[in-house]
Amino acid sequence: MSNGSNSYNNSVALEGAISEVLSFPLFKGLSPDQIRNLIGTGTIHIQKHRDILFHGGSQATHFGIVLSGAYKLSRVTHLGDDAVIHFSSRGDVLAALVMAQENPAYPLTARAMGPSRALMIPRHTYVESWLATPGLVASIQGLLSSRMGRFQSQRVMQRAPLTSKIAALLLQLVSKNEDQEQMVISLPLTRKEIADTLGVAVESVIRIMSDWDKNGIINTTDQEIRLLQPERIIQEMES
Amino acid sequence: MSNGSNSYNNSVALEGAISEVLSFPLFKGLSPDQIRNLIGTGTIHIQKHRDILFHGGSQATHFGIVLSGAYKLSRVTHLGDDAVIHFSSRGDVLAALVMAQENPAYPLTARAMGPSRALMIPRHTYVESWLATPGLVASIQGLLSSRMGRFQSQRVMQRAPLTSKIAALLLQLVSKNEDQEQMVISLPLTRKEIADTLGVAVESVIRIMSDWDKNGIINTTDQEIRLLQPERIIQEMES
DNA sequence: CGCCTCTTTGAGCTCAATCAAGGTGTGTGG
DNA sequence: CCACACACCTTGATTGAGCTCAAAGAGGCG
Repeated sequence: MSNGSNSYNNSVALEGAISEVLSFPLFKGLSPDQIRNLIGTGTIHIQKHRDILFHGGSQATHFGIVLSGAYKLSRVTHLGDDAVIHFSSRGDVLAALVMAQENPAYPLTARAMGPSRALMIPRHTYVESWLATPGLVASIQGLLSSRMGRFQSQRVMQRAPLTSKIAALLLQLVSKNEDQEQMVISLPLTRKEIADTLGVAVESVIRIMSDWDKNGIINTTDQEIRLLQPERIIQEMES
Repeated sequence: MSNGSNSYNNSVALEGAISEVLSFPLFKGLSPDQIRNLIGTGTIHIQKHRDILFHGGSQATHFGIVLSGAYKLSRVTHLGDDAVIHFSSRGDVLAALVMAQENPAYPLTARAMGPSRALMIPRHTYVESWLATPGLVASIQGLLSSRMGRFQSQRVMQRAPLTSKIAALLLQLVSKNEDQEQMVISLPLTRKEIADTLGVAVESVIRIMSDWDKNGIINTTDQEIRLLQPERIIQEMES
């Protein structure tokens, strides 16, 4: 798949992966045996911050399931900076859509954000087994549907002031969280990445978020962003 | 589905639809009998300019296939203007992704651009028959994949000057064309719709496109946009 | 004939981009 | 262990692309 990544193809580790994966909503309604068949040919990739899982443009031989950590999916613009398309975390599928094509290439580059693990499964397994399992296809389409929905809400915000866009993005990211109570985005998310996601300049993002930080509306560390006063963020979004 | 739309549920018309639909890439590799089963319970909607096929937020009881004409998929922003997400033309599927969900709502509003016809098929047909036909699922994922790709290229252009964005959009739209030779976008596409697609002000689009029009780089009528000097458009995109 | 949507042009203004310059933390290799 | 590179963060000053507002014309439709 990629250059500097540690790949294990170890049956013990893989057994571990199966037990991890059992609880994913993706596989809801499937028996452990079915799941074993669906991921049996996969390999586990253990990566550290900024490691590349696959490179946009290269031949798409595998698709992936995020086991832990997170991946940033991005493309390079003609100016050389990144355009971030999506953040994938635990339970998300990667590059599934292109698997159905004849001789696919990865449309995006996937890069680990902090230490992350992904299960990479060869394309033929997708074509032969995944596509033939209606419940699974429905789950994948559900994931894609929510990803599409997120795209669309961002498009709707395009005319809004930058403050609203950032607020909307933060709220979108917390809503992906598993524990809905906590207003926390548990991603090592830099201001630059936020800027690249929104397609704006870093400085502009910094000016707004550092201000929020100072005013105790949010709290940012290297590991997470905590919304201390979500009401104010919602207010900012709507203004 | 919707208020002011003429709906026919006429078996003769439907037979006609089947013959129309046979040639769609979507159904490649399926027998006429299979196709008949897959769309048998559908109804044909004949619509005129600006008619609504389905309304964003309402219950998604059917999904659609565009038979002729085109549909604009959009959402309303908090300011009241439209954000256009996609243009669907002949052979495209509508609202397929949400069908896999439990109790789905249409995420977008679909509005006819010029006289258009769509085949609307009930959700249960999707869940029971479409999802269980691997080749068909692969085709749908292929369509979605190219739609996603288009999204992503737009995201990549976000930091570019407006001139480049418009150029890129025009080139994207010609590339959907069936006859690749002709540099023509055969959609009744207004400047306002282009602005709503890019999330910018109408006036800005007008200033740029009218200039191109005057300089013979493009030629716009109510029915189509013709790229007279595609090289110049490509140049504009890259600048 | 009046309503509605789209197009056009001009003038002024503003938000965010750009440029510049310095600060911090982490990893890397000599 | 130090020095250097690299990536990110910060702040200020300046500028300009595109927005807003305004006002008017042109076609299409009921």
